[in-house]
Amino acid sequence: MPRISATKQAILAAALELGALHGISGTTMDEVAERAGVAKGSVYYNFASKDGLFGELLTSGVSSLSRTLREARLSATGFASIEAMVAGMLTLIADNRALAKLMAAEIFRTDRAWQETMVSLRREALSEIEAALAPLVPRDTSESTRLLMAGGIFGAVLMGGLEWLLFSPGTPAAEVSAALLFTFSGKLDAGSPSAA
Amino acid sequence: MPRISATKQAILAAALELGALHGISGTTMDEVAERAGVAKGSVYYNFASKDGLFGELLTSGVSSLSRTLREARLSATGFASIEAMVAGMLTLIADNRALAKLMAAEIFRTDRAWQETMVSLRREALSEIEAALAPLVPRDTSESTRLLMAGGIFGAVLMGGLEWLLFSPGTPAAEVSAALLFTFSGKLDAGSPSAA
DNA sequence: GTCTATAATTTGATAGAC
DNA sequence: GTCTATCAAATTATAGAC
Repeated sequence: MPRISATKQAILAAALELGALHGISGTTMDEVAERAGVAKGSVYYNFASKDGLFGELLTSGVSSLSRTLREARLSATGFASIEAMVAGMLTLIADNRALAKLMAAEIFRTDRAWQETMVSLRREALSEIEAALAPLVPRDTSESTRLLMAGGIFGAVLMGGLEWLLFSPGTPAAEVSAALLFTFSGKLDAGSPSAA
Repeated sequence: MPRISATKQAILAAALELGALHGISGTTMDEVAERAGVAKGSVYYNFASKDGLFGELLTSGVSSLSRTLREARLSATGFASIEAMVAGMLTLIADNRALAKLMAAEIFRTDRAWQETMVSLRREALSEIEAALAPLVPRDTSESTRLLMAGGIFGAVLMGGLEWLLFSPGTPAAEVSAALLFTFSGKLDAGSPSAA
């Protein structure tokens, strides 16, 4: 594994923050260079193109998401593994909110150079959730339906997590996790708990 | 209410489709004009700027989302009103997938000229879900927690809906709705249904 | 490896004829 | 109201010195 140079790391970090702020198309290579504290020539020395830079950023981000989900899934069984995945994802989002914002904005884009890589990596991440779901849903549920459910859970945590960080960052992580899990607990559909 | 001219409508439609495809920053006014079948001068005759064009598109889109959610909420009580909102949102997404994609990509952007309008309109939409949630959660649940839950439900339907349209468009809408609602039904957390 | 300077294009926006 | 022509600025990418 070749070590990533300090320059390359600074460029990636700058691109991530700016991309989260303005989107990929809205971020310029001049800005990236300036924020990274290097000249633009150095950016192009390290990355072949703007697409190459952001492609690397996003694919490595989705990979780390998959790893997190996989570890969480294997750490428990049954519904507890869903709980672990929600908590793991929220931690990841909180620790790297720029990446979360960037991913939320770009995950459904289908016109990038690295589109196919992203589609397959996203599928990989959703498959982790789907695998945890498989023993919890009726046996005749099709794989595509389970993937739909997985997409829903993923979307819930991502949007809930961003809502949290952007609009009520004071809330403790555990409370956010509990709130999201509450919606999956079925207690919403159990009469009127507020009267209890 | 002034009627919207055919030209203006064509421009809005073109901007919506291109924006869904390439994002707002990735869409050029030249492309918009070409796709709308008018000259660029006509685009600027109808809209003061690119920001004005997309701002109008997004704010009207979020408004119609709020309306749909409100109607769905009032059409039922208890958990059934959540079910109605999920179904209503999915219909909206299916009928206007370009708008759904555009919204998913831009809803967390915080650097636009119309940022404040969007934030308040989004809050309005989430408040509809939050209102339906209020009688279903423990009485001591704070408003910000309920909004977090609302964000989660919103995210689940949006991402699940896009997953549906992009990757398994053959699935009937009712099945998608049922799959997403299943995750909120608590049946995930009820032992191992696959063994039943 | 990093920098400065610059080429080649693209892009938002405007002017003014019709 | 719509078009053509055009400007001024921005933007991706490269060349070549150090």
